[in-house]
Amino acid sequence: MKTRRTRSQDSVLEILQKLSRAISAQDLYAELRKRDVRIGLATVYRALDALKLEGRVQVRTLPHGESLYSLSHEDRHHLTCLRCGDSVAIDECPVHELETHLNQSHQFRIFYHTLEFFGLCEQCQAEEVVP
Amino acid sequence: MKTRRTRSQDSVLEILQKLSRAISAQDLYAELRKRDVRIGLATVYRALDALKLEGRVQVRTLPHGESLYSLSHEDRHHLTCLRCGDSVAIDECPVHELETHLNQSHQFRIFYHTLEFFGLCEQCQAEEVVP
DNA sequence: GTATCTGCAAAAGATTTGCAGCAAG
DNA sequence: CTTGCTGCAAATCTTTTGCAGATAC
Repeated sequence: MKTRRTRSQDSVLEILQKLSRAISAQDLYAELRKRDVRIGLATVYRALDALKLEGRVQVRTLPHGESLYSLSHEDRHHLTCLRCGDSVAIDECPVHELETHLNQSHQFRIFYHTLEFFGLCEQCQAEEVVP
Repeated sequence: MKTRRTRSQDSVLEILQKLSRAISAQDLYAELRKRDVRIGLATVYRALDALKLEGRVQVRTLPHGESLYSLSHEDRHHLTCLRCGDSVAIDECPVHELETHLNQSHQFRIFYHTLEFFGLCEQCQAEEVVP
């Protein structure tokens, strides 16, 4: 099964470029419909899968089971509170050197990585003591 | 709502300690039933949630939507192929220093982090050229 | 023409929730 | 007692699949 460049993939890419942030498949679907693109939800998933395999789109799956899609290297890393779910983006990333190393030592072609921190935010730490 | 130390949490912890690897909630449930522990799947999820909030258990969610649970700091990082799903564990981790730094700069109490790499394994790179 | 893509509806799977009964403090 | 835990079944939500028709090459 060869994979074709399709109109739906282009639509999906266009939205991701315009938004320039991570978004769920469902929201992406809503966004497309809002702009009068006639497309099915299943097709959004299929387009995202294809783009993922090409390394053009990256995915981060939340503990809740929902996945967020974004252009490769456009998503940031996060610090997420396990209690309230609040999430803060992080700028630092000490991983690139390791990524290069792994590319060679494992014969893998790495497209991207995810790095997420989990714990309790300041407020939830306080609530834990006096519930 | 105060949280109580429960028998089900103990059962869950015991299995995690015995197995000493990441496991899904469903498999954990099966494992418990196999050992004649009378417990419901929902209770397994509730126990895991509670332990997660205490920082004793960590979670890594797969792209597929399933979550794997393990004792904190017992899970490793991985290199996962986007095509075939094969996964290789990684030993290196350049993140601890950053974690300490974030603990201070963000007033977060960090329990653990996840770091996952995605791309194509050697075999799938080959198949991509000659499908 | 033939292989691939699409939309829709149905199916699958993981996790969560409602609720009545049980158990701990 | 009163509050929190448990099991079961039902509900929820995201993602996947089946299929007939449309489309690209």
